[in-house]
This record gives sequence, C-alpha cells and structure tokens, in this order.
Amino acid sequence: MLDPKLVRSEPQTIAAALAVKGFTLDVDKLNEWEASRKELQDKAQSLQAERNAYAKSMGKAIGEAKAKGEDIEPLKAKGEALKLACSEAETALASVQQQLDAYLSGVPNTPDPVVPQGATEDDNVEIRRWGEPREFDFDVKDHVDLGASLGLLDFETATKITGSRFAVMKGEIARLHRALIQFMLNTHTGEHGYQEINVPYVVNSDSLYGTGQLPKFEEDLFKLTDDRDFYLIPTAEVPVTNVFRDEIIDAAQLPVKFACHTPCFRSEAGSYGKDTRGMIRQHQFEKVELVQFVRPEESTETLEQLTGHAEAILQKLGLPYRTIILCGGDLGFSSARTYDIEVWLPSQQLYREISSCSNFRDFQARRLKARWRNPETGKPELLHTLNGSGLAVGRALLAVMENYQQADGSIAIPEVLQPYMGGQTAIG
RNA sequence: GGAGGGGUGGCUGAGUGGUCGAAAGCACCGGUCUUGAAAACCGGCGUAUCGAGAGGUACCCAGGGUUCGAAUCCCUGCCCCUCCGCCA
Repeated sequence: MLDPKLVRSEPQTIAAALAVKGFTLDVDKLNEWEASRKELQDKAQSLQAERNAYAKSMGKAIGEAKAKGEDIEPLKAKGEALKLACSEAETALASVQQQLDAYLSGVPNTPDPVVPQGATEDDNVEIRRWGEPREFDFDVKDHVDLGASLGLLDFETATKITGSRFAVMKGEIARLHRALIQFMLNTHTGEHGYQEINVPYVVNSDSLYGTGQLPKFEEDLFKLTDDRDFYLIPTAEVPVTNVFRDEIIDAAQLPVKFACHTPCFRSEAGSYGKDTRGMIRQHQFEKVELVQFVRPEESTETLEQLTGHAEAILQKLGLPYRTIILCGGDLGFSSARTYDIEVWLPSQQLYREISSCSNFRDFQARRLKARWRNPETGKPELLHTLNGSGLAVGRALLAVMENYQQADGSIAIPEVLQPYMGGQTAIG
C-alpha cells in the first residue's frame, strides 16, 4: 500500500508516477472520499469525546442523585442518546474509511524514476548480457524430446496423475533437479551471506494480503476448499516476507537475508494455450527464493546486489543470459523496480525469464507492518523488502538440459553440479 | 479425539465494572556522580490517526453483545500452553 498521507497531500505527483504503470488514479473520487472522511471523523470524534466525558461524570452524578433521592433515569437517558448519536457517526465513518481502504489497497506501487515508459514486455530494456550462446553442429532438441528419449522426463504420466501442466521426473533428471537446488542454496548461504529458511507451503489470507497477492490476484492462486482461508503458496516470497509481519526488529539485525527453497503453485488462469509444451509453465514448480529486509536508504543498492546473486548462479552454471529492466506496464503490482534475468534457450533461440528481482520499497512493509526501530529517531519505521528468484529450478533444469545437450542426445553435467551428482559428468 | 489453563506496551508481568492508555520490573534514551566505565540516583519512554498547535480520538488477540460506562461481564472465532489418547 502507498502512504495514504502522501496520496492525500500530493495526489497529482502520485497519479503521474502511476500513469507510467498504466494505472489511472481516480483523484476526484479520492478527494471526495477524503473530504467526507474528514468531516465524519471530526463529527464522530467530538461525539466520542462528549460521550466519554459524560460517562466519566456519571459515577459521581448517580451517587449524588441517589443520595438526594432523585430519579436517575433522566441521567441515563442522556447517556443513551449520546451513545446512539455516537454509534451512528462511527458507522458512517467506518463505511467511508472502508471504501478508501479498499480503493487504496488496490492501487499499485509507484515505479522508480528510472523505470522506462512502456505498456508491454516489448518495451523492457536490456541492460546487460553475459555469455555467448553455443553454436551447435547438430540439430538441437528441446528438453521435452531430450527428456523423453532418455526416458526420464514424462508429461503424459503427470497428466494422468493430475492433469495438464505437471511433470514427472525420474532417475538422473530428478537428481539433477535436486542437485540444482542444493547448489543454489549452498552458494547463497556460503558465498552470498543468506540464511537458509524453511517455511510452510500453505498460507492464510493475511499473509497474501501482506505481500500484495490479495485482494487483486486471487484467481492466480490455488485455494484450499477447507473453510480456514488457506492457500497454496505461489512463491516463497509470501511465507518468507511474512516472517516479519507485525514485528519491530532491532537495527542491529539488519539486513536480514533469507534463502528459501519451496515448491510454488500457480493456477495459470488466463494463460491457456501459452507455453503448453514442456516444463516452462507448470502449475507446480520449485524455486530458490532470495528475500531481504533492509534499511530504507539501502534498498536501491541491495537490489543490484541481489540481482547479482541470482546472476552468479547462471555464471557458475555457464548459462548465457541477459538482464532487463521491466518497463512500467510490465512491472508487478507491488514492485517499484524489477530486473528480469533471462536465460538462453537454444531450442527457442530466445532468452526466457528465469529470475525476477524486485524492490518493493515500503509498499509491502506498510501492508505487513514490518518495521525496525531506527536508533536515530528511536521510532519504529517501515522496512524495505526485496526479493528475487535465485533461481527458478524447473527452468534452470531445462536450460541446463538444452544448453548442455550433445549430438547423441546425452547431457553433459556442468562442473559445479558434478559434486552433487556423485562425480558423474554426463546423463545418458 | 478427551480434560483443563491462557492471549495486556520492545520484553516480562499486575490489573475482574467508572479514579486505567493501563502498576512494577527489564530494555532503551537523557542527566548527576566517575579519570573512564560499571553501580547507584533523578527524569523520560506504547502504537496509530486527526490537527498549524494546544490537544483530540482509537487501540489491552479478533468480531459481536450487555451497560449511562468494559482490559475487566457474556457469545463466537483464531492462536498458544499443560495433561491423556492417537500418530509421520
């Protein structure tokens, strides 16, 4: 959520920033609600003050009236009338406040000034490229064909077990998948200073509200039919960022850096017919996620570091990639700035997203009430939150398969993964 | 699944109808003392929101209710703890 004070005091500035994201802030409506909120709040509060003062004086007044043998009913009646007027004003205020909150919680984060203008992913801007796509002297296969001919990757069986957009991995492919997870976690904890964390894969709606998936994006989620308001996580970002919901943490603890491996579940509603082949887009996939909580003044620099941590994995794996900055129109709801890292897929002759690294500034923290105590002011202040995939494991697996395929259909194992594969150098 | 006990400020923990936004301790901040530090002593110290300010209002897990008046009484929900049973 944006700072309501800022929206109130500088609606035009905020509206202009949101326009980059393709969002139209309804300034007139906001002003109208705000005016009536102010009026009603003033009214409700003065009635409350009157009611409180009256109630306070009642104890004595009742005692005195009784001592004199007077009727105390008129005294009570006045209190009753005050109570009624008060609760009417409170109800009216609550309803305007609710409208305001509902509207504001649907307003996306403002983009950083450096975010390029643009409506779609075509307007994203490449900022760097690493590695040279390999030249093949044979016809390249995609990971589906490679996996099928090895007999270790099977989409048909997964469809039977569940339905479309699931996969079954076996043998060395399953192990390679696990090796990637181990390698990523070990690198981030051992070299990049992250603490490993393991969290629930089922979360409540408060957590989803905190990171911004709710209320706007419920259709992207798998909801449990249980009446407890539980959802499967779409990303580790949700449980891990909510670690500090409603917390005030010590300045000495900052920055907090978590690396977390989880499965992720996405309904992919609205992506029918898109990436239907293979494991690019699945209802269930695994990811190693990096999450950081930092002091506000550090978050811009932290995003650069965090993106570097994700890129380091691709470099160690020897996979060519490019890094782009998302334009306003492609930027996520909660994000102020996002870098996508795209890995080279020889079968598609394209770079495809394998990581998305974002700075949310205080947008999530405000919803989460995730704060730190600033020693300079002695006051609790909002943290900045960031996260990025480091990396999406399924996509990393297929990138390794395709980039390291050999003429005979076997797959060479990148050197850094060999220790996790019992020293094996190739599959098949 | 059965039986009990709880949820109060950054933390611990008093408080069972008005004098309570809430004792006390710890932590923290400022000061006195000290060569310095510690100790001791003095003072300050919840969050949010409205207001230029004085100040107001809300908040004692959440949501309802009783009452002129609720942290305190009643109902519902959520969460935690202890014991028994079952169990990866």
